[in-house]
Amino acid sequence: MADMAGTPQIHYKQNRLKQLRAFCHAAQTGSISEAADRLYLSQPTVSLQIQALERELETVLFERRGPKIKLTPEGETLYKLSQPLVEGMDKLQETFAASCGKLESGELNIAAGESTILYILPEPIRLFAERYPGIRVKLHNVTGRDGMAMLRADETDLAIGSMLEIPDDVTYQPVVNYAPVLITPLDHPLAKKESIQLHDISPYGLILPPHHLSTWRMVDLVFKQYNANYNVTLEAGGWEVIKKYVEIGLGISIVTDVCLTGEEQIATIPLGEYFPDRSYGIVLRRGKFLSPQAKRFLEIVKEVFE
DNA sequence: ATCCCAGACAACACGAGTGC
DNA sequence: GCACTCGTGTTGTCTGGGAT
Repeated sequence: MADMAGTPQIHYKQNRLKQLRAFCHAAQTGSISEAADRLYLSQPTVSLQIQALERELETVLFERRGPKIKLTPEGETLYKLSQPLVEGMDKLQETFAASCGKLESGELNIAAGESTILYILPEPIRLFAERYPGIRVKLHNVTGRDGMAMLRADETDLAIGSMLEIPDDVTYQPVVNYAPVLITPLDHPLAKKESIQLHDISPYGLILPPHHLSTWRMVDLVFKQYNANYNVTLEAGGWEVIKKYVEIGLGISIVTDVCLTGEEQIATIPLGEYFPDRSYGIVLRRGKFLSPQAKRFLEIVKEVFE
């Protein structure tokens, strides 16, 4: 058969997809053994697949140092190129069904923090479940850091939440903004004041979410910026808990109005002058192959908050 | 010209053993 | 504990020859 001029011959027998799949899983897990477990293959098989890939591409994809492997810069490049291809192939059946207008099965994984799950997601999830009843939705209740780890390891289709700093390997699309609010018990001295300065808050004990979460960082940053002191007397997980404790007079707190229903027995004082609005949005890994389910869900999220 | 079948061969998978 | 090498069995693909 006449060879196409200048076109390198492609040997159909080479199973490039298997090699790339093994490579991508090894890159994600940082271990050939773990990649083999995920793929239901033996460790030598995955090792050989990667070696074959390295041989054919005439490069080294992993630094093998003792028990751990790490992507080389060339490996990073190949991972960025191949990951969407592998995922696209592995989800071909679902994508094909979706393209034919059928979106009856499959799974949608969403990572989000508790506040997002409680206040942002209920309506989008309700609509999604109504329109696509056959798709199983898995909500992963995680902190921001764990959500990022899940995104990077491809354990979730997308994450939704509030981001202060955006790493290079993800994209963040804000979809909704909420205003910062000081909440106090109804009979609190601050509840009666016309206007509040940051210094007015200093004498009172604050109830804040745990130290490692972004709210605390934000509060710390703003108080430092205005040279004001603050005093945290209680650390509590979750806005519902915080509201309850403010209600019974254990302290005051700074929240965003996303968590306020109007039913609470507390006073609310806007703090927009000092604290920025808090945006909630969609977090995706760059280059991620978006499943049809994820695409539909994002459409619904945008529809709800438009 | 097309289809079917059998033999040859390449690629792949695995377990066992070895080395770091 | 993890990755690599080696030996071996299995699977998939190609090819050539015979039948239709």
